[in-house]
Amino acid sequence: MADINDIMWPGTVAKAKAIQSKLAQQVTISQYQGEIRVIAGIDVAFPNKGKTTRAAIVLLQYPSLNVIEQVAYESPTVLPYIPGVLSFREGGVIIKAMQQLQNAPDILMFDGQGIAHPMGLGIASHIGVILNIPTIGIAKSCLTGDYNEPDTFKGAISDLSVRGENIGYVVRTRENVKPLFISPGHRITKEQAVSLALECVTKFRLPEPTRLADKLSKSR
DNA sequence: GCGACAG
DNA sequence: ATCTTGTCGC
Repeated sequence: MADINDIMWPGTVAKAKAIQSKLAQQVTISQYQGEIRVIAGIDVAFPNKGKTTRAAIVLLQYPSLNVIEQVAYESPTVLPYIPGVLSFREGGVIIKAMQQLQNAPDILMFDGQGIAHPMGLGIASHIGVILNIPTIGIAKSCLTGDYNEPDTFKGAISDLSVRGENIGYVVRTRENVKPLFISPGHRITKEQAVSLALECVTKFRLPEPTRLADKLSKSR
């Protein structure tokens, strides 16, 4: 079983990858069951020249998208950005922020990858397995995988594949803006991940949960 | 060896 | 991602 310790930096990239491969086996990609009442948007900022790590979580009612709660938690930065092991840099504060919530979200939406990751464990999957909660990865750029640029109209979509297997989608959420790379994190399908993300898009490129969390993480 | 590389 | 002010455009 995964536990909180699996988000702590083990010291080396090699050890981090060992933890990722272990947790990746616990990732479940299946149909999400039941109603969705509350969605959480999560993002992390690094103010004070990167010396501080601040996680922000915004809870929105679904499908109204009304904000019902917001929390921010910060502590000293523990690790620099290293492609592939991002979750060890941001995961700790995210877990702490999650513990501050008064309401329990049904699904978590992350600013980063789900299973569209070299080890199959982007930050959305990593946190999803540790907390055993459904998660979706919504990245602003590609980390790994092959795809064709989707058409320029809003709603245009194309497959994101790894070694020939479709593991997520490249989605245009607004006309003529860079597409988003959406993949399931845990306990949800890639189709549901995209549908839910699109249903949370209003007039901006990012879905409301992630957009508001990004804004909160950078606010002062 | 070379290029790519979430935030 | 962060450091930064005003500014062009829908």
